[in-house]
Amino acid sequence: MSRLQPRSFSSSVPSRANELLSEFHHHLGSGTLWPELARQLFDQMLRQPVPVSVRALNGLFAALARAPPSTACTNAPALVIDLFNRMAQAGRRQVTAPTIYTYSILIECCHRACRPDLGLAFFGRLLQTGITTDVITYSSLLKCLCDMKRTEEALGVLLHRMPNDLPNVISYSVILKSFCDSGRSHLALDLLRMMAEKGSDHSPSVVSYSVVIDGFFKEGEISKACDLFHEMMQQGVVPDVVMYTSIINALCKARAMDKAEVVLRSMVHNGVQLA
DNA sequence: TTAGGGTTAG
Repeated sequence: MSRLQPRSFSSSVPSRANELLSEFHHHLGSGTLWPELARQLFDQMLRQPVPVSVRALNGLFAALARAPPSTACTNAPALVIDLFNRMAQAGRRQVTAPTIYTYSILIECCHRACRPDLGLAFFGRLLQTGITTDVITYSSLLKCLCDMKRTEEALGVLLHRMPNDLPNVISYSVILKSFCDSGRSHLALDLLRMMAEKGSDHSPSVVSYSVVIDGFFKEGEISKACDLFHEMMQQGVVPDVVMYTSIINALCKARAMDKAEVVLRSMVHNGVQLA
């Protein structure tokens, strides 16, 4: 027998924890992952002497975070929160240690499961661990604050609490959307102006403009929306298919068919970037 | 491996 054989044999045999992980994914994919089954498989996974890699664990959580509601599992993001708590309660037993990715997925799940309060609590716990935060985790935190109608506070976090240079155009768009969703598109416009002044990484993107333009339309501020659209193009930001769809739809609803036709023709004439 | 915008039919 080759001396290499035992080694290659052992590395080719999946650990019991990995087998359970595969089973988990299988049930998720075939729509048979009832929460009780998920908890059983996960608890069994935690009891294995060889834990799964943190990357595999994050992959599992990320898949659950994205899972649409099904008969078996109506709220997969809530299940992620549950499973994370079980892992945390496993105490000193050797289990997979969470990383910034784990926390990022977890806090996003709090937002999706309509438990923004838990998102804030988990973020506090993340800070205590000493793990370095990143801009993506902050985006989910900002969403949780906005869910709780604390948009101004979220803006304060973005402007004053986030480490220097961490905020980017996506962080801002979370706040822009929240102002618009609460009927305060004028505040979103102020913020958009601030972004433009800051420049570089913070310069408004087609998404930033799209959020505020759509906000104005939804508030019935047709001319403000159109003005901003023209201003955007003067700035050299190119509209994409999402923005055209939003504008044409809004103009039609506002019975401004002539304007809608102008926008449609310019879209056809100039070509359109797919989002 | 973790994040932002729109619409659609029947």
